[in-house]
Amino acid sequence: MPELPEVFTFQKYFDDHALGKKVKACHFHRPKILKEISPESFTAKIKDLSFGSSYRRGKYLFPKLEDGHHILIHFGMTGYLKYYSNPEDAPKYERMVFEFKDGNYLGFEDMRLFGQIRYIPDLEEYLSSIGIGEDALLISEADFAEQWLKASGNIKAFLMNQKIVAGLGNLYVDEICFQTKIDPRSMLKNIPKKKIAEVHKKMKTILEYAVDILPNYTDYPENWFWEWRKDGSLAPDGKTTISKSKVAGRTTYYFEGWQKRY
DNA sequence: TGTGATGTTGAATG
DNA sequence: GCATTCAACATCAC
Repeated sequence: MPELPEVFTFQKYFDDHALGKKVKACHFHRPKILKEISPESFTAKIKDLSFGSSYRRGKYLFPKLEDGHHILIHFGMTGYLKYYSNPEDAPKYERMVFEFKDGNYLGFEDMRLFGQIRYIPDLEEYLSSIGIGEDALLISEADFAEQWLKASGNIKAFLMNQKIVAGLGNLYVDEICFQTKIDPRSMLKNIPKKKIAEVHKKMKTILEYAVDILPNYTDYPENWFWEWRKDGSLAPDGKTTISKSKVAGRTTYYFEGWQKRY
């Protein structure tokens, strides 16, 4: 689930429920999701501190502690946050939980355990160590074009690469290719330069729209990927049947022919 | 019951 | 050296 719009929503949820609250304890039901530090050390570092703000880059969420250090919450494939007051309301696949001084809890649920939590002493250093690119919602057209012109390979791999643009995942990349009518297998070097601005614009439009309406799943527009991205569906021309194959290592849906292959 | 899944990393392959 | 593919991670839904 978590691509940029979902993590954007998690950030709002985190801010609404956790900012200003003092941490009483952290409980790790599955310590595996905590990287490079023991649960005891992690807890000792943030105990009695409160969260002052949070920062998001792509799919990475960095709550900031009042002492200036950060933690990282990455949601993997199935990560989710849940705030509750009664321990009985803990989600089924909760892997760790912040217990606040005021008696409330913020649980991190992650069925498949691909998510991760880290202690980040220096945010800038961490960001550069993983080489993460600019946020997909914020990147300028000029910067996007610069990345495009120095990259190689196909457009799907390009848009999926978090070091180039941070935040897009498999579904949103398919949606961008669909809306720009570009076959995801198209090699960047063959796509006309004038398409760069269009891809950048569509990327932003799609993400901004998703961010706006995500809390209301029922409001999703009909033509979005959850409508067309499935076996047997037809392109807007009513004739082209959907194709499914692996592109850049991920299951990819596209309308061969209707989406132009450069 | 076998298959595949919205992510990331690193190794293997070409 | 580069791009691409694959396996691994752990679990569950279909």
